[in-house]
Amino acid sequence: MTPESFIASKASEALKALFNVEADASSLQVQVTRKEFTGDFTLVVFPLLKLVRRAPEALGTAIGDWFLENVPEVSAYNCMKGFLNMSLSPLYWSEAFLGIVGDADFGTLPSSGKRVMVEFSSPNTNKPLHLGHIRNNLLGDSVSRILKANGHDVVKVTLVNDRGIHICKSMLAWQMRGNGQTPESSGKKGDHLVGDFYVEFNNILTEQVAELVKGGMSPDEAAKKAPCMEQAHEMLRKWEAGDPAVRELWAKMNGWVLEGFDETYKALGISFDKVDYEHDTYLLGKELVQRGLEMGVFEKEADGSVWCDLTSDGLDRKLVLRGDGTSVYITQDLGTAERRFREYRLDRHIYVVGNEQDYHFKVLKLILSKLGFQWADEIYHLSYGMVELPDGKMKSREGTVVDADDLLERMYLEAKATSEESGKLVDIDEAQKEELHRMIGLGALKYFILKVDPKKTMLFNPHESIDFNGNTGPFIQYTHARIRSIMRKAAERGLDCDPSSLSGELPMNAKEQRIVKILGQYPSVVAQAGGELSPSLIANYAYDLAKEFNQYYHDTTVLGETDALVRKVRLVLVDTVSSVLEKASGLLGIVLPDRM
RNA sequence: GGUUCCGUAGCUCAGCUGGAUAGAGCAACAGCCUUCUAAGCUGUGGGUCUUGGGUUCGAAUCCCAACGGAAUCACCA
Repeated sequence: MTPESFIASKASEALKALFNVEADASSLQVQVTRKEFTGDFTLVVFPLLKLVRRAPEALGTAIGDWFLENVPEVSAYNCMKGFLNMSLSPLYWSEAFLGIVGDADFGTLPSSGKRVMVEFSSPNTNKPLHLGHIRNNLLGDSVSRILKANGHDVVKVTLVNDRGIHICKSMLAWQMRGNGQTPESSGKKGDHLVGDFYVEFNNILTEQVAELVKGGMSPDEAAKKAPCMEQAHEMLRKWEAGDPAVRELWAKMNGWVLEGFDETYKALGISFDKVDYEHDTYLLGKELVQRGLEMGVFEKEADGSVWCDLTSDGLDRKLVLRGDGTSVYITQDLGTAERRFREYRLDRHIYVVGNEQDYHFKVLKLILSKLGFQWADEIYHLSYGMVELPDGKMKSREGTVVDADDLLERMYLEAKATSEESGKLVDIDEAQKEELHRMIGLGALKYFILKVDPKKTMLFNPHESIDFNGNTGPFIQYTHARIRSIMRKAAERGLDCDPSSLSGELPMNAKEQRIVKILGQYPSVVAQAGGELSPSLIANYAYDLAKEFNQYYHDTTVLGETDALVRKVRLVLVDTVSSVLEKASGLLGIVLPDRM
């Protein structure tokens, strides 16, 4: 039970005893007392004035007196205006602290028995990953970790978009101008090599269009009639027909890209439990279209195309099958969702996809529920905002993208420079240093992305965003490294920091109680983050805790403290802070080094 | 035009189901390393929470409208 709900339930008892008024504990407002007032938790008495006709101050005082008499955990109170600030006793904080220390699973909920699938990343195999994908990957990964901490059985899945006209474009350009280049021969990472030919295709297209326009054709028509466009469509038809030569080229180039992606995923510290490929799933959903027609949910036009009329729900008419019988994007999404819910017996399915697809997912859910699937309501689109650059949106065709691999490398180099400047870490070898610098660079990037509310558009300034001071991942990593350093020294000196012998009221000052209070909030932060699917709550919590610790650390002696019990309590507290920092950072996928 | 989302310090962002004098970081300025890591700590300056109404004891938060920005409304994925 949180202290807030404890006080609320006691306050409910107080109202009953004092005024014979029934007030449900959950309806009472208890909050953490603001820093500038004395007290730990505050009962807001304004809402009670309707139930008990008294002046706010008088009512607060009456309740406060009742607490002093009947609730031993409350040691003092003061009432300002309509705010009843209560201080909890040292014994209460001691017990709360030992409860946290003794709980190895602190902040992890027991199994819910629910299975949740999280789909994220879902890249196209025609170009390398960029900053937008990074936000997607980090969100999906972190949300999966948070759901796991909330006791759910989580299945991380990605759907690789490995077929379609965009894939054919890079294949065609490679055939035309590739001269047989491979990742090995060119020294390029596979995804970058293929991405270069995707860009090259657009160059070819631009040239051919210019040629046609010169010949008197309108630009719009030229864009459609350009030979390379027709060749690309021809290639797609051959692919669908299973043409061996096209399939072979496709398999080869996709292999290059996927190898490149694996490297990037590894560098990001991200993995999947299951990988779906679009070439396996793109035909799914056609049976559902048939079923929908029989149910009268869909209607067939004269040309054979099939539509779902959503106008009565305030949306448009939506195509679900083309006139030639081939499927569109939503067709396979319908089929994939149906298959996943059936095969995995999912309780919930979360799609981490950018907000440009809000409409698509609204339609998807609506059609599924029209098809009679109960679970349609359990589909949740975790919609996140775009990442913008100072000069506007990222556009892959114009080359104004922040490449994921480049960015990771820059973060690493920056961390290395900062680290070397600080002049610490002279005693460890180069390989360990490199690992550490990657850890810090990655921590900075992950924190920077995840601290922002997912639904908001965020701005990334390549020159200013790489920061290791202040509200950043490295600040949290640094705080942890400091604590590990203290604990190492304590061990060297043979100081006692075994919590198991502690009990009863411990010597803790106000700042230490404050830290315990913050530690105690961790489980509810995890629960809330799980409910809202928002890693930013965790990130900001971890920062607050680290900040609080640094302030405490600044004017407190731990190792040099002469009173053995006080020193031991401090050591245990400090150690506990680092373990909660580790848990919280773990939910963000941020690794905390022992030294830096 | 319809729908959805966003608008908080010069900049990047917090601000939980309405609560006390709206918070951090960056940037600027002034201090603090012989003692457990200065990637830190302390202090100063910086705000009509886009605007206007409404709801009530009380609004950055909820409702309506306006303005500004973004996304989307494809036989693309």
